[in-house]
Amino acid sequence: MSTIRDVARVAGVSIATVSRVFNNHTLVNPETAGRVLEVASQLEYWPNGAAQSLTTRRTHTLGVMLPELFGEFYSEVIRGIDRQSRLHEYQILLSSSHSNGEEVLIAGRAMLGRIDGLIMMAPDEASIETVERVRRRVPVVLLNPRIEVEGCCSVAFENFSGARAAVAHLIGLGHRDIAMICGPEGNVDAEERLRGFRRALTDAGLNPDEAMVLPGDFRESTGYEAGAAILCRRPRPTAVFAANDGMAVGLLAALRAAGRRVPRDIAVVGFDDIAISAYLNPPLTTVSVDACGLGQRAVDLMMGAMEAGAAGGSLRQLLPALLTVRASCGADSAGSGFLEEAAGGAEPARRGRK
Amino acid sequence: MSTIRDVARVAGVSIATVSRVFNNHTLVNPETAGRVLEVASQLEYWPNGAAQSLTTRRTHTLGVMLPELFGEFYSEVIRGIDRQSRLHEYQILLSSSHSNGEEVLIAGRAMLGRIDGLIMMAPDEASIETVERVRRRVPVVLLNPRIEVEGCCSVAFENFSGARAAVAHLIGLGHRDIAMICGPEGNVDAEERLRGFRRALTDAGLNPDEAMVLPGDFRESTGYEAGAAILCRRPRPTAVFAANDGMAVGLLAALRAAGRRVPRDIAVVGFDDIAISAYLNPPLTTVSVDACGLGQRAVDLMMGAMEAGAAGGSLRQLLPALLTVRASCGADSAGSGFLEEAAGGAEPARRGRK
DNA sequence: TCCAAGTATGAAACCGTTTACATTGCGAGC
DNA sequence: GCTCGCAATGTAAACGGTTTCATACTTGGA
Repeated sequence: MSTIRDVARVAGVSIATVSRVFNNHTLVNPETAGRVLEVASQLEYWPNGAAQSLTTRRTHTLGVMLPELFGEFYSEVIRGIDRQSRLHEYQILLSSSHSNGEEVLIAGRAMLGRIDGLIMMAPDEASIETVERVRRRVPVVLLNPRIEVEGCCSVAFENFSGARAAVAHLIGLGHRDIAMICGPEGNVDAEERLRGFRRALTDAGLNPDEAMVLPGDFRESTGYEAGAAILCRRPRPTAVFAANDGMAVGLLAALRAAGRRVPRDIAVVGFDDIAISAYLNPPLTTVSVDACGLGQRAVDLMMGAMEAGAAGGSLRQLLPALLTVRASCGADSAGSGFLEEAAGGAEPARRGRK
Repeated sequence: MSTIRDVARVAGVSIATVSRVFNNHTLVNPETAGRVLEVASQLEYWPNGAAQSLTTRRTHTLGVMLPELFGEFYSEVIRGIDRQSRLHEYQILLSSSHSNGEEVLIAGRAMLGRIDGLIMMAPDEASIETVERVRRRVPVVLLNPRIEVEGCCSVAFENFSGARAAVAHLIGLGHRDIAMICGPEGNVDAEERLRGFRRALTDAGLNPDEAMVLPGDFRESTGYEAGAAILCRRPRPTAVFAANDGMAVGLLAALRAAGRRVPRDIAVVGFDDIAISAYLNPPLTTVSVDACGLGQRAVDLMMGAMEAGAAGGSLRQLLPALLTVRASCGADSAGSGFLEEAAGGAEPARRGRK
């Protein structure tokens, strides 16, 4: 593996000149530059990243910490981050699936000195210490933060208002007994969606019944289980709001297995609008969020924060979470559960994907 | 930001001692070690990663290059890699969505010197140059490689035999006119699955009809479009093999929209067995692959290769792709399309997820 | 009493870059 | 013919660690 010294020796110049050639400094004779490049390619020389980071104090790398990697939502967030950082010629150092604050701290330490900034989704309190620690060295951008941290930018979805709109929609359709399948405990998104659910009920003068709030963990299987539980509840709910689409899929399967028709017997609304939602039977009414866009926006904020240096303010951005009405809530269908618009031959309505 | 020198000065020792304390060398007086750690935590000292990499020539980082990040399959692969590398205390440097060989090369260069090994899914020929180049410096593990590269380990799914088994199953059920929806051009997985499809037909003495091979790109929308096309084909196919589950979902929606029943009118088989497949209506017969396991296995191979150093052989591993029969192919259902086993109250059969 | 072996620590070289500063050579202006 | 300024390049000091080798101090056995 050849170093800058090898190139310098063979090309008959000093290492400073080689460095200048590779960094596009103008004050080098074109002829010399040509020779250096020639030798470099011959020797397959490529600057050592670690050495560069050491002197320049820039790594051209962004740290990304997510609580979990399971499911389409997170993968879309990463996709957005990846795409946008490539644009700015940044690499991404990924770390996820931390079950507790201790692990987050360790992961954070391991990243220190290898990243120019950290994009972090920290749905639980335990991660705050890590955020504070990292923040003293490099800018941090938070995704859907539970608590805003002084000096950190953040991007979040309007989880609360999205959920509230979804449930309000159900109420508008005449539903009064509405159940909810929650996300994992301690997850901010999940909590905000639950809060939106409750608020929509009280807004309408209804009394939130805790027996109507079922546990879940964002996976299909818990949606399925909740479906069985819902059918035993008295009064039996006429509508269900699932905290994400994955659980809605499980729920639909459970209802079908029990011979119930959606939306005729029970209306269903999900959250996230993952790719398949439009293709379900019936097509799922859900709250659309642009997970990929969340990632992109985070990178943009990061670029701004890095530019600003320590003076970087704490910009807060909110991304919309908009209700997308399809058939599963009963609003645009007579209750057959069949794809109305598609019957005409067109593709089902779906949100635009960038 | 404090350095090793700051700690040494405050603790009244040399930098060598501080380094020894942090690297758990035994030959340091416990009392001294305690003082050093005390000072270090006070000063919030943490070793600089770049400097460490420079001297030790180890980065404790694995590069991961994927062609794409879209869809559950890739996200599961990353999840597997992430989990297993955490186990070995490695970080992962992620890069994806390269549209051509040039971009792959650039990404590869950017990683050089920052990684101890590279896990790469290189579905097209253009990436081979990058593989060769990187391989001269650090071990490379290939995922589902098109061509085996001398000196590289690889892990792959039995795409070919999985597809062949799926189609053979359809033939066994009496289907003769079977269509296939392909994956993106240039994608090895897609090509292997197509090859398996053709082989199953010829195995059964059937003549593969090119008009039955429809284009697709692994996304739901192309499955939907293919559905419309299939209904116009003469002879009309009685079964369809989709190269992945996402397209199968789109196909199911298209068939439903056209009033066809699955599996009674048309049987459908997918590939991948993503989380929702068991919960579809009807539950999707598909070929199960453990994408997460693929990632894990790749990391294990990498650890072996790094251990072995330059002497590392070229281990080849094949992971099974097994047919999981559910209702959509008509084999375990009278054709109602309803969830048989779940009607009894149990959760639908699904592959085990680790 | 002396030496060998061991333990704890320090000094300094090195890893591969970037960059501030020094040096050289040369043409222009006086 | 000098000096000045500039272009092109070289020298050497960082950057923040690890590690080899040397050194000082104990300790124990002959």
